[in-house]
Amino acid sequence: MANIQQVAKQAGVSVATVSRVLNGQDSVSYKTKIKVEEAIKKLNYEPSMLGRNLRNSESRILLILIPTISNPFYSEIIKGIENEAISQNYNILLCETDSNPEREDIYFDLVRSKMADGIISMDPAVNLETLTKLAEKHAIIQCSEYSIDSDISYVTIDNEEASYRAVKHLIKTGHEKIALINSDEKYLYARQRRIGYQRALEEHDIVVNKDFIIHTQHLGFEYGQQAMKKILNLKDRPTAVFAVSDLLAIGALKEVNNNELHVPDDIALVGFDNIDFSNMTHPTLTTVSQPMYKMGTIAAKMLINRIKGEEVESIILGHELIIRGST
Amino acid sequence: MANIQQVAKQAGVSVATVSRVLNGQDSVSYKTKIKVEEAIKKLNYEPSMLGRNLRNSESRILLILIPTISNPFYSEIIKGIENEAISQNYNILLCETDSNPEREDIYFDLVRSKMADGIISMDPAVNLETLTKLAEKHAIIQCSEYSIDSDISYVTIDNEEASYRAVKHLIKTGHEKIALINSDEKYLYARQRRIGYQRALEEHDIVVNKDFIIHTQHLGFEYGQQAMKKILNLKDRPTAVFAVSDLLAIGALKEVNNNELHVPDDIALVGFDNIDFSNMTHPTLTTVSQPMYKMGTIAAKMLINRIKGEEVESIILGHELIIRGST
DNA sequence: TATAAAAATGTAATCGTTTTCATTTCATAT
DNA sequence: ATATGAAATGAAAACGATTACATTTTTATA
Repeated sequence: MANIQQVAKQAGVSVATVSRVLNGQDSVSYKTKIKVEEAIKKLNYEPSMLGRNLRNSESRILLILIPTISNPFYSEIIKGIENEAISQNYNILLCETDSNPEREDIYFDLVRSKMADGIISMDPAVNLETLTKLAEKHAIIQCSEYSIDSDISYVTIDNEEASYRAVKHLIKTGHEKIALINSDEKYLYARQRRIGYQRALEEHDIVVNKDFIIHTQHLGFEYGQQAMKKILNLKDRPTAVFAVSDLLAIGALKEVNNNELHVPDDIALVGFDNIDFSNMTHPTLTTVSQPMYKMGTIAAKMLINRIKGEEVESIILGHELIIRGST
Repeated sequence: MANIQQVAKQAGVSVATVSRVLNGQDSVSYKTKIKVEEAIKKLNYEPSMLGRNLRNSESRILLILIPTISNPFYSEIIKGIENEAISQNYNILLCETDSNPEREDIYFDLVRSKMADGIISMDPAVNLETLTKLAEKHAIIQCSEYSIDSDISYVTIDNEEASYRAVKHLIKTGHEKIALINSDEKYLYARQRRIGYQRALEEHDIVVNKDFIIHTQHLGFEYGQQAMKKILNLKDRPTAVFAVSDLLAIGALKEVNNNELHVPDDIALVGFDNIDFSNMTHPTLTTVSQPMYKMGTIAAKMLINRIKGEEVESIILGHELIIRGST
């Protein structure tokens, strides 16, 4: 593979001039520019990113930290990130942590060792202490899940309000016994959504029944199914269920169907995220729509600005309740 | 950020020695090794991948080319790739082409410019000519979708046989009027699956009805739904449908449900891939299971061996028909 | 035509590693 | 004590680009 020296030689100019042509600098005369371009073509030259990156002390790679790629919620955000990244000449390194701290460390090393220029963290299970320390020296943005304590900028939605509205919708449609399938409350979003749930109930003088709140270890069909199993076994069976993720809701729906019960007549169901699949279930799922793609593009924009050294403000995006067949 | 020079100075040795310690070479005496390690700790030194990569002329990055991240089929393969990659100290650059040739070109440049050490291509819509030419100088593996003409190694399943078995299963359960929802036959896998479909029918002396074969532009719920709409409108309505992707099948199922028809009584349905969702529909989906995760790990292994300069053999993995509620 | 200013180009240092080859240090045998 | 070979270390040249600064060439002006 040819290098810049050989191109310079072929064109009869210095490497500096070749570099200038490569980077579109205008202090090169038209004649030499042509000469250089011909040499490039003739030698089939492609500038090495390795050399360029070392010299420029950048990798033009953004590291995306997600718990799992299996949740379509993240896929959609990633799409947004990737499109924005590409348009600004960055690429994305996909990193699934599986909520495994060891993995996390490997990935953090990538930014420490300059293999990546910055991080978009979407992992609720991220080690905040490490992340915060890392953020002192490196560009980091939190997307969707964030932490109040650390002052790392984030883009997210108002989880409490979204949850509040979802539950209020259930109340308005006549339900009083409303269960909550929540994930582990060590995650901020889970706490916020639980608070929204309680606020809606309390506002309508409905007593919050501890037994109606089920926690799952992870997000995933199986967990939703298990949670619904527990709910159906309750003595005083709820007539509606709000799940904090479409994956959980879909698993729950499956369990209802398995028991020959009917959604929404026997049990109404609301999910969260509005993943594509939530519109394919039978019945279709009422859910809270997050602007996932937009969240991705904004996170990428924020990160790239951060990399450039700018200060960036956190952003809270809007959400929308999508009412469908399950309520 | 400290560099190797400063570490050397701090430890009172040469940079060569520091490098040796860094790379675990055994020609360093215990005493100096300790000295160096202390200096590293004290200066909080982290070796720069940029310098290392330039010197070693490698990036330790694998480029993954997928049409879209939205299809869980790919997510599962990616998991396999990533785990294998990590275990061999590689990272993965995720590249969605959206079947857009312009995008593709950007990504190909990444390997030309040494930003990536090799490519795992899963995009059926990839430009084969470019890919083949690229493969002369770079490590490339095809995963799932491949081409017979080019001699780029691949890992895949026997699509024709899998399709044959799926259709045979429908025939055995009493169906004769079997429709096929296929994707664009410009893709090899689509042609192979159509051939398997035909072989099964012909083997049972069932005439292949052209009207029963519907082609979709892409894989996605909407396309499956549309296809099923067409099928339901046929004069001589089929009693069974085989869709070449679970996404299509799930969309098709939705359409059946929308028309107050019943699966499998009115229409039996078979999908392909065995994505997680396929077990969450109502009824659950009979489908062909591909060993996606394994396919990913194998593709990664093959690519890394290829990068090391070895010749690698193509591999055809097994598949399995999962019989569930929809048939 | 001489001169100053502007434009184009070149030289060489630099980014941070790894590694070859040369040199020094150390241990062992005589 | 000395010669010898092995083990440990160091000096310096890569890898392939960018860029500050110096130099040359061109253009404009009097």
